[in-house]
Amino acid sequence: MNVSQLARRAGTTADTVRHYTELGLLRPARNPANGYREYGKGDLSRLNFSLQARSLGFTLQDISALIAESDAGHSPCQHTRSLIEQRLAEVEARIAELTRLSERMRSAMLQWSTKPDCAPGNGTVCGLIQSWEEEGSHE
Amino acid sequence: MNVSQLARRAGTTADTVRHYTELGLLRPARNPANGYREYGKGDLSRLNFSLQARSLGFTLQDISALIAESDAGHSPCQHTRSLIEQRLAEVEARIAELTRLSERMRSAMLQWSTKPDCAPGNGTVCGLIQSWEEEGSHE
DNA sequence: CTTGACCCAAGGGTTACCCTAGGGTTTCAC
DNA sequence: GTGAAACCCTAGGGTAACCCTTGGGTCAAG
Repeated sequence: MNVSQLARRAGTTADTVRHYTELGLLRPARNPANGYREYGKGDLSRLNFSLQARSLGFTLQDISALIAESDAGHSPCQHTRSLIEQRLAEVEARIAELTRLSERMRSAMLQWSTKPDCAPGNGTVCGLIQSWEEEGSHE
Repeated sequence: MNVSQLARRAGTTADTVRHYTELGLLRPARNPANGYREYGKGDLSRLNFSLQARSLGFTLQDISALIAESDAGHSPCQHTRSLIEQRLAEVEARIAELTRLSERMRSAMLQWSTKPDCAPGNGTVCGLIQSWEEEGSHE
């Protein structure tokens, strides 16, 4: 299989296949005649694994480590369990952060809805943004 | 004011000040003697504006556009109102995406909690990840 | 024999910085 | 007046996971 054939079988793009190959997640042979990458069954399996793992929030580095462990003859499952806990904590932290941001944005929009546009030219850029104060920031 | 003094007054880092300067958000004069950047009051005001806007979810490109509008003698407020709506929509889309991800992760962890670690060496990388199926994916 | 679909490598682009290297400058103490 | 600390400069690489372009080479069909 070459790049595009592998990509089609796994439901992804040729660019992604090349990217994963550069990172070492896939190890094609090379056709000596033309330099084309030649993938085998093991590559299809690793690619499917990688895409599944990505959809579960693992990073490509995580995936690389898990493949390396498996290649070394160890079961990666324990590592998998601990990594997903870490990644879940990170995702939840990110959600919390974005949720706080969206609340600040809504609060600003509400405050601004009763204010007129500022006039340009004084020492300020946008009166709306500069006049905004976080509610409860002055406890 | 030089880089660090401006950064301290605005509560940010010298690196950020240099970065914003390269993007054109700040326009220091140069000390001809040594090439140091020399910032004035207008820069402090623009920097405070920029940091405030960033904390409200505007991108540096947005901020650049708003400053340009203000410099051109137009009130940027109308643009500000429409940009924050866009950015809020994006933030909420991202939250929704991450929420779906976190649910997939939790669901996988739950499934895995009753499964043993896989043995290494067969054609698979990690049996946990490869055996995972999204609930409801087979409607 | 050409057209179109494919392949290659190398590099830049995305976001908003952070960090390093390899310099020059200023300022303070001694 | 000199040595060190603390500052300044530019140019570049790094972050995550690709996407896209450039400038080529290859291959099957008509």
